[in-house]
Amino acid sequence: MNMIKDLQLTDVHFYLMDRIMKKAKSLTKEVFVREGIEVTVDQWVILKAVAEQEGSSQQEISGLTFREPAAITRMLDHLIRLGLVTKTVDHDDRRKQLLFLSEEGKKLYDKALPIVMDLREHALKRFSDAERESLRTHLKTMLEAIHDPF
Amino acid sequence: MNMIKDLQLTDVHFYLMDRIMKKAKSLTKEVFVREGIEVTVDQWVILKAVAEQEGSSQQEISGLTFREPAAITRMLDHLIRLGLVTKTVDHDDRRKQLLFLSEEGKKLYDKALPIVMDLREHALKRFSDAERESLRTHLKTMLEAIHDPF
DNA sequence: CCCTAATAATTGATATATCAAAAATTGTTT
DNA sequence: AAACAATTTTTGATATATCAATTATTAGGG
Repeated sequence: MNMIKDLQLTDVHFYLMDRIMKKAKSLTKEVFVREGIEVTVDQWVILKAVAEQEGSSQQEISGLTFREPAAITRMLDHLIRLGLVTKTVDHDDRRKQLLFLSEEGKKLYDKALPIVMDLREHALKRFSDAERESLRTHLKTMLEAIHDPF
Repeated sequence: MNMIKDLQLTDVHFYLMDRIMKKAKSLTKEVFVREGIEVTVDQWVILKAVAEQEGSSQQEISGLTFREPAAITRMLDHLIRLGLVTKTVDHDDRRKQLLFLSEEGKKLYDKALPIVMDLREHALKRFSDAERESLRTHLKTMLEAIHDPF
């Protein structure tokens, strides 16, 4: 007999994460505007992925950021139009497009990264190192469990 | 001196939550399709909020789900077109629109709720009750911290 | 009571998400 | 090498997100 309770919304883990992610996103956006960093938070995520692995294909960026290839194509359209990223056909496999930061992109990256790190720290400021690790472990466990067959 | 490390992506709490939320959403979508539940996950969230507080205004649903009023307006357009929700002008304040589930909406709710509860359980199946509570507490702490002035 | 404030919902512009189908380029197999 | 299969990216259709501006209604102060 399977008796699972329907919790109050505010006690559902997914609901709490949803709120945390939404607030993190809006706060980041706010700080970016204040600091004159002219990309959306989503664009920042792609830019950071490209920065961490320059020369990646779009598929690799897709895997790194958990966004669909189709979404990557369109976000890159924007980033390229903004002059932050460049795209070059891979000569070893001309189906692939290799991605690099432009000089502008590097400048923006260097400016935004410390701010993003401060924001992470802000969200975790009430946690000891042990608690951070414990939370991380729990999240990883949950991530694995949710990938199991349902 | 403020020395914060730039973590590996896979160790960033936000990144883990992002993955969990994306996977939860796609799994829910998959199960909804399999079970013949013909709403998107986002529509489900709104439907559930209406179900929990029938007679709410759109603003109340907005507050409950952390979505912009503008987003609520559009999602309700869909839900009404699908015949799952009804909207009535509040006679005490004709600016307001009060929301109710239709009969169809109630049927869908009753069908989907146990599935959603099973999915929650699936994600937490490796956790003891104490661990669930600990994770919940940590998430709530993080949510409070992130709301502090930055 | 009238005029202005505030509030509730909507709409328009833009950005992002999914899925499915197409296009371009390999690779594999006979 | 030709044909078919697989891979990479793009594009189209649809759903959702934000913000700013607009509309409709109510509330408050002279």
